[in-house]
Amino acid sequence: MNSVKIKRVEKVSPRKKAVKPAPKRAYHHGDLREKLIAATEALIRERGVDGFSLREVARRAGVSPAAPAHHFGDARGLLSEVALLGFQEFGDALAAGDALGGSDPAARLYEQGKAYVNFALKNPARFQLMFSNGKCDPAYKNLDEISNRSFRVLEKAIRAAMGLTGSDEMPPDGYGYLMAVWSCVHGFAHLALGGQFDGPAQMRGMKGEISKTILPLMLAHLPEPPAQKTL
Amino acid sequence: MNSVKIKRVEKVSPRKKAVKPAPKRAYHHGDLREKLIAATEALIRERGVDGFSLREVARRAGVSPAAPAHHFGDARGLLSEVALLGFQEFGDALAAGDALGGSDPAARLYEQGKAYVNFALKNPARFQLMFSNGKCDPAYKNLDEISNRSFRVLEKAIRAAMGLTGSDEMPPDGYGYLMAVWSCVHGFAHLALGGQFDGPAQMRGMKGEISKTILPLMLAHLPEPPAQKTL
DNA sequence: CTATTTATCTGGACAGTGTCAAGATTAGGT
DNA sequence: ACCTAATCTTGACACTGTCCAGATAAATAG
Repeated sequence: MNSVKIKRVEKVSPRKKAVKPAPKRAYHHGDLREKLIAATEALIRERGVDGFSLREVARRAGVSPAAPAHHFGDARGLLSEVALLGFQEFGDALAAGDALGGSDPAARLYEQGKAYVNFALKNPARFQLMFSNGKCDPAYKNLDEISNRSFRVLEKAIRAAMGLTGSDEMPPDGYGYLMAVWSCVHGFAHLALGGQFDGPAQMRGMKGEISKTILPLMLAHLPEPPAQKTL
Repeated sequence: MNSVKIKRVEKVSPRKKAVKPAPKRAYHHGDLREKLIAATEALIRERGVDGFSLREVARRAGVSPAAPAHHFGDARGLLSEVALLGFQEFGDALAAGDALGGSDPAARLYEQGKAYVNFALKNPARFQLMFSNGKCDPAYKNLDEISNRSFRVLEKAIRAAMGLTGSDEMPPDGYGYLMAVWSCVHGFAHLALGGQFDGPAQMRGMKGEISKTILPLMLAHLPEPPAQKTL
């Protein structure tokens, strides 16, 4: 049925036919796959994740409604691919932030947090798609692997912050702290995108200032391994 | 195929209709509104928020697809009402947690956080609906007011934690801290519901243990006004 | 260079969706 | 008892995602 051929064929335009760059729009037009992805990203940017429609995407790509099925299995397949690409950029953004932090573990986490929120605020639809339930197929191609890559960037910085070297096991407290930091950053992004911070006027001005208020507040008690065993 | 006509052969209603609790199934059956709400809650619990369908709800209530429109305007109206009721329970749960904390501000926030996450984990679909974008009409009846009620429960505890009395203005730092706490708790709930903590085995065991790890971690530096201006 | 296989894409169909307008039915107030 | 307003049905319309049989083009043989 929908056996989506996941053939790993590298047919990514090494060369192009010298002629005919334009007018023939009949049947195969070569870059449908990319065009569909671009159309999807544009569509959800305009109308939100729920405003997505396979047919509308096909329409924008100038193609029949059944065409996308040959590239991605079904609608969820297309959305999963878009999410995957999102996670790719997302992971890169986190890694770039991490690099900005230099050798100071706290700074690394700080910059990663900034990058996390910035990505979400600048790509609302994509971010919501990436962390949505049900819209993507969790078993899609290497979605799981790519999204885990982002996670590992954070994990690595946490490990550094806790003074762990290469191969020691992460202690439970470490994961607890990881979850705390992740939760806070992610929650901020999610609430901000949901317009939940638009009520009190004093909050509104703070949305762009996460770097100056929330993050330091979170990271204030970071560097030392949280082994205080409070309560 | 399965166009199962839900014919109501129950036309036994004989003569006397004096008693009100006697349910007759023809046309007006009195409690359609409540039945639609209940059906919606059950449906999204079973199939997730995206699995919602107005027609399916109508079907379950034994009523025509156009019937709900007379009670709630459209599909979003029904979902908004369900979200509103969710926020009602939610606010109560937060308030109950707050009360559990007694007179200790830190304990109040701690219990509220526990209540927040517990509500989300026990009512995943409802929680996701409440904090979804686009599924509800933000201008619905008093949705805004009710949801703000929950917010005010948190705000009050934050104020207490910062030693503010009745009518003083909340300082910007206060809102910053409120957002931090809210973000962390909310983010945890959202990530947990998204299955994001199901990767590393050491995390999985922690989902139920937020009360023992994450929350204290967040609240460790709570009581004093966060004016340290770090970094 | 021709023939055949394989990858793409179309067109039409089907079941499902939300919503609207017109009409049937009933409840309630005067 | 009438009349009005609320409630619900019926049928329609424009959508949606997905499947199927075929058309078309490109790739790969032979």
